[in-house]
Amino acid sequence: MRAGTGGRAEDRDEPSSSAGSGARRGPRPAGAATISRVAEAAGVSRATVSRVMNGSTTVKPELAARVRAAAQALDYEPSVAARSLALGRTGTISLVVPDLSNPLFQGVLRGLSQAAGKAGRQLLVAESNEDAEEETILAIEARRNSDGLVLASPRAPGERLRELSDRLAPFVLVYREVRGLAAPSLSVDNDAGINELVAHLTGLGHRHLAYLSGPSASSSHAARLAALRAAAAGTPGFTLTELPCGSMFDDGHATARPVLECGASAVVAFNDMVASGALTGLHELGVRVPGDVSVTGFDDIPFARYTTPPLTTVSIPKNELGRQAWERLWALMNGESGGYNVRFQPRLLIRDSTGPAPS
Amino acid sequence: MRAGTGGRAEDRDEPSSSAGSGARRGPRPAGAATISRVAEAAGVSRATVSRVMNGSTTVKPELAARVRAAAQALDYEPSVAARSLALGRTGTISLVVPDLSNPLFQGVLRGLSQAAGKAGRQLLVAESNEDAEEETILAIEARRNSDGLVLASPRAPGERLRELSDRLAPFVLVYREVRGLAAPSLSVDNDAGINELVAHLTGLGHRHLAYLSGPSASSSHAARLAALRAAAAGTPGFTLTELPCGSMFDDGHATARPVLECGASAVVAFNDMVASGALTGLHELGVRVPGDVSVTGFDDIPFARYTTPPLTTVSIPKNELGRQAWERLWALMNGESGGYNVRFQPRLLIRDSTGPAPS
DNA sequence: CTGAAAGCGCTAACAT
DNA sequence: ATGTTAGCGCTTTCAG
Repeated sequence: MRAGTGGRAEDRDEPSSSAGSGARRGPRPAGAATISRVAEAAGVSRATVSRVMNGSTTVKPELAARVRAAAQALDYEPSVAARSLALGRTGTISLVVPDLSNPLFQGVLRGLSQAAGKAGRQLLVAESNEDAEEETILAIEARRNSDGLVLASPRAPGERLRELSDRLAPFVLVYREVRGLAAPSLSVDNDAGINELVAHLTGLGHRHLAYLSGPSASSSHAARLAALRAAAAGTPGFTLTELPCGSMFDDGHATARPVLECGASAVVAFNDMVASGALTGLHELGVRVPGDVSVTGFDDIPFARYTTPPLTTVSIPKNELGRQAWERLWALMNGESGGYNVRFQPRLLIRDSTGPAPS
Repeated sequence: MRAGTGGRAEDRDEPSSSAGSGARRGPRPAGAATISRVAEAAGVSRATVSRVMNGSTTVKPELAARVRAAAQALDYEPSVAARSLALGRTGTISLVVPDLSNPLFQGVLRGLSQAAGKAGRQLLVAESNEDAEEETILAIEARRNSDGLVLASPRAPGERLRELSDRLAPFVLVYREVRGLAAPSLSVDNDAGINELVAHLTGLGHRHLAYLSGPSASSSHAARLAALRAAAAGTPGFTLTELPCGSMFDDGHATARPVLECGASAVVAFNDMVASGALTGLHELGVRVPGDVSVTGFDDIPFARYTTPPLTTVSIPKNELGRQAWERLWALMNGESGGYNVRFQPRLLIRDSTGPAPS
């Protein structure tokens, strides 16, 4: 217990300057001007104000000017909600990704944001935290708040996506293809990428590769692993060691020792983050790259050029995926067909983390 | 000119399977069930349906069940637009950042997205591409589509922000403080960070620092530079060389030679990206780090631990900024005061890119 | 070229 | 506990 006066203004523990300044709720200022008020002020009907605000050319210039003046004077801003309700569309599209910290998804986010922004559309973003069920819930939710959806959903079962197809349309899928899904998909040819990588490595004399596995639920991982196995099976005298790993720097870092112990002369990492982690781990273990072992990544994230040594990796068009996703979605929203699926062909970027197999 | 039959179905150049599947426009399916239809089907009034959908407990369980069944059967999904209009709020908040490829903003995006998501709010994201005027336009636009705004606006003049304050409220500012602005701000104490860095470096015997400047319009750059100058001025025998640089990898990379030529024994980079670029550039020039020159970054981006050598840097709570921004915004949206501004105190992370000054 | 009027689909008093 | 009745603010036929 504390004796004393108490209850002075200062005791309320709030800075006086900002008190009450945030009292506004909702999308519009409390006493915001409505179209009616503007119409009244300008001495015209609401319809006319609406016409002017939407740039209809059929309004007499003089009236239009009066309306604009009134709107200006009243700080009029049309209500987005009312507009959406009347128009039946929101002017917003949405993107759902599993993980915002992954450069892959940051890339499409960026591409999509810019393309949609240029078209005057707002972008809603939701992150599912790699949870397959959450992905679909969020997708539905996001879609309800927008006119169309771009979905990066590496975890959700294809079957589930097919069920939801109606509720999600119009939508486009990125980084993934789902058979029988009535939505266009923009993906990456993992097979081709892996094959280029393998060809590069075998060309350098490597016969024993270690694969640093991605998350088991990831569809990219599945595709890359399958391609690797196929390549291994097709090449006599070729050994493939699969090492459990993950998708983050730390996962790669932690897998350096197993790599060393398995005796592989080259490691194919699930992605660039894993690869750089491995690079660091190997370095700490006194292993020279590419002298003792070669290392490759996948994705070509911005950092890949700045690892030591710079990382040989497979480049995929991350931003471009976002841009094209917008175009597809836009077509769909206009009732056009979604067009053919496209599978981007990755490009092998040979830098300094790969070299001849040690004899 | 080409002779032949022409005009066959295949010539329309569209995959038949997806034709017409994207014909849906707007936020709701074409013939979507409305609350009225559900009410009719369940034999109750719309008010009752509304009550059930919003979890009002004052509905007789039996009726509630009937309503839910009807809703289910009709695939009823409430119209977000209609709800927003009636309620006066959208259930969405927005974030405006200058650059989505910057890890700093990716951090707040992530923190904000998760916090808002947990609270069942949608998140609108807009990127201004580092354009000061665009920043404010986008902010207004984003705010109109949501109930509140988080603004990372390193470029826009403080005066402009003060003018706009009413139209943007409720909003919170991140990575920046603006005097006299009636909005809470969450920022980083650049001064303190620089001072720790300088103390660390001078403790190691460095007397000549090179600063790799950030973008001149950046408020973080301004703060860091000012702190550095103050430190230099306060230390006899201390030299500070300011090298124009930028904020990206390549900028740092390109500044390696000037660094070498200026004769500094330590370089303080505007941020981690610049620092890693410099690291690589220096390495290419045969300069040893930290043997010949020490290098420091700022921000502690995920990659900083994995540069060679691992980067000594100043860590700032990027995700935390996003999380707390949500809390502030939430308070504001509930008519509470915005509370006191907070300035996060960064933490010096000493890794291996700094060492004793060469004698 | 402009105005009147009928919604868009939902919520929230206010009755009952 | 449930139904009735007004709107929320804008767009859009339809007349004139």
